[in-house]
Amino acid sequence: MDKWSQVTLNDVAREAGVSSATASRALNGTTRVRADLRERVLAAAERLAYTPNAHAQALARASSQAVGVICHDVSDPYFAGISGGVMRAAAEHDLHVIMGSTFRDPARELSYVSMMRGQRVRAILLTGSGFEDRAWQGAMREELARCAAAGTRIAAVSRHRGLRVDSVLPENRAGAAALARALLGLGHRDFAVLTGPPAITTVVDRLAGFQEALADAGVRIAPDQIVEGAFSRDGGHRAASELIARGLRATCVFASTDIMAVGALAAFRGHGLSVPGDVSLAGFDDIPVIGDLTPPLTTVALPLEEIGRRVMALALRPATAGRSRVERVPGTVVLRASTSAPAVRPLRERSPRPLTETPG
Amino acid sequence: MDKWSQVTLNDVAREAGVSSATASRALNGTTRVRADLRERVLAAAERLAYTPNAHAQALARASSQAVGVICHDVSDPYFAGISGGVMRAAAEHDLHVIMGSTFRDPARELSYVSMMRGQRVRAILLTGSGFEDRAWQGAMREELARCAAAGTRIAAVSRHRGLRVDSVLPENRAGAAALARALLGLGHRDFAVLTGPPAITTVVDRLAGFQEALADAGVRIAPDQIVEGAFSRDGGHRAASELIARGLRATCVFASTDIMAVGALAAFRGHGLSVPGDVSLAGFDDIPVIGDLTPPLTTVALPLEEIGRRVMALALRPATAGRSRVERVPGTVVLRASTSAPAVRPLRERSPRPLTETPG
DNA sequence: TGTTGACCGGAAAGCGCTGTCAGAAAGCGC
DNA sequence: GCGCTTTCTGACAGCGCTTTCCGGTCAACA
Repeated sequence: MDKWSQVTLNDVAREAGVSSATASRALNGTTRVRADLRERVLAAAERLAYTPNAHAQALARASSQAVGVICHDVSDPYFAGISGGVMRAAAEHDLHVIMGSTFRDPARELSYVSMMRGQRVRAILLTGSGFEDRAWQGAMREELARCAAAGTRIAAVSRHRGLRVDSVLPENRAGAAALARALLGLGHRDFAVLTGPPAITTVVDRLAGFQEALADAGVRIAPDQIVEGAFSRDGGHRAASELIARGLRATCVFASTDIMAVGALAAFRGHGLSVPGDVSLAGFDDIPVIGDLTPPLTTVALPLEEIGRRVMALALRPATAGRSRVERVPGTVVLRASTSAPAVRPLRERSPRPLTETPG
Repeated sequence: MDKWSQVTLNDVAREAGVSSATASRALNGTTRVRADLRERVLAAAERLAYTPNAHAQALARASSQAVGVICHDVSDPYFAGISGGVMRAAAEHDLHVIMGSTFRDPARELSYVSMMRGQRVRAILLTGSGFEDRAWQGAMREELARCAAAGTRIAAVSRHRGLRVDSVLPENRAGAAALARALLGLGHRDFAVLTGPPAITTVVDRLAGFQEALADAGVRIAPDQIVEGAFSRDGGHRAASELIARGLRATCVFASTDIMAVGALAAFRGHGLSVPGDVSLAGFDDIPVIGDLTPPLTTVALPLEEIGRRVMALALRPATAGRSRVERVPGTVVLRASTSAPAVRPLRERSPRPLTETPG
């Protein structure tokens, strides 16, 4: 009974007294069908509440109406923002999306791609960052080559080293650099960074951009002031606590992600440090709520929904031979109250080395 | 070239020197296959990077490995939380999910269901609230009946009036009531509520529960102190501003959603009102970050990820004849610093009617 | 050695749809 | 009314896979 209870095109055709071919044509409008027959078919379909079997259609047409979207974590606000754009774009193009959440497991990302290839999706959107892992990149490259051979488009958000895919590239490096310059401009010379998992390209880029801009100003971050943590509120909390445990000597802390910054803010508070009084704090992404914290967080704003929309647009554009297309999306430094000129009085925890700037 | 470049089961069979039937059996392990043949098939599949065409499989098996998930807004933290649980559960069961975001358009919800029926998904998860609209409910009921006839399971989060679906039911009413009692306990007698769109069952339930508990204590909310707004940060901001414009006479404001509460907090601040000094503020859901605001928001905590996991479990359990299954998920009142005893001095904006409680 | 049964592999029939192809019907000019 | 073109329609062959069904092999047993 399971398989027989579905209304098929044949049922509609019989009900309308035409062949299934005609019914198909009437429903899809691929060829002209005599008006009265079309009416009969449409009426029959309506009466029987016919819904075409998408699998049969996909099989016969050798293509589907689906796109695959792979992200690192659906419940992360960063992806939630991107997904919003992706879903809106999908709806506009009458596509349905198959969603995969890898929870930052590269192996799972790979298996999702192959699963989606099995689904013969029109396109696969890689909305997570790439992974800095040679072996993985190799495997992924093979997998994507198979997709390309099958005509499945690939588009990505973020840098995917060695993958040569069309992508929407948030300017993580430049954004972090701009942020660094803004913070230097506030008078800071002693920085700490809370980074994410080092295998993720976005993390690498943000850290690199930040350090480069500092280096240009002759400022270096002490290795022990760079702490690694998970991309989560609690990851940020732990990283900040670790930083404090190591001895916070910075006047300004950059968390590579807003969510981490939220955790860091809580940790600083918990340790009796005021932000920005004792230490300035900045994040990256400009996820919602971040501007409603006290103090509102300085960050680098990324137009998440637009990124989602654009990566979909990229995926829908036909493949070009040769070079892959790259659309850069700049980040905007948003200075809010969580950053200010460095405190005059050195922190207890900060080692008493001379401040080089004139205090604010 | 588009359609020919995919490796098919036949290719694998030929490569392995067996029939496609044997190849299928070897790959799926449905029947015993001589060990050496199975090896050859597996090796061939590996060599050719064979991925079965999911559409052909679904067609032949008359069932797919997909479940459909329909939510109101993917980028809303509430759904992001639920989706997290859903995606994890899906991964555990080797299912892939087709995601639909209705952006709170009932018509779109309907069309997603029918689309997913076309996809012959195993189950459809309705993770958004129901709509209080007779016509819509009728249409939805028909649609769901068709799903049931086709063996597609349906499971929902929240109340869906007149739909009789298995569901995970956050106790919105009881939770809001418990919150109300807690606030009464703090000494409040004058309340205001920022509600969401009145067509949404969750909104109705939260408001009803809140009002009931107040009524039990002989407290009534003045009609002009109930303001409707969109389910978003800005919706909350606007609603709170409107409330202030009308003349805020309450000592305590309940926003039916945490995100709205965030906006409300900002609005109060913007108007020079301190929370909880001038007015206490509470939300509902306990979305992330909410506890990291200043002050941390009082709310009713819902185990979002668990809700997601459970609705999936419900969807995977075979249908029972007769009554629909309902799993209630209690909300936990989390009192944080955004609520306190009412201020002694009456607000400028508050009309000077006598406070009935002893302050403090 | 003949017979029975267990076990396995291959041929083939679909699953529900689309698209080709050939033929029927209809329209047209003469 | 005839032959021609132009539309339309139905039969049918797949799409790639699963799953019966059937026949062949081989071990076991009489």
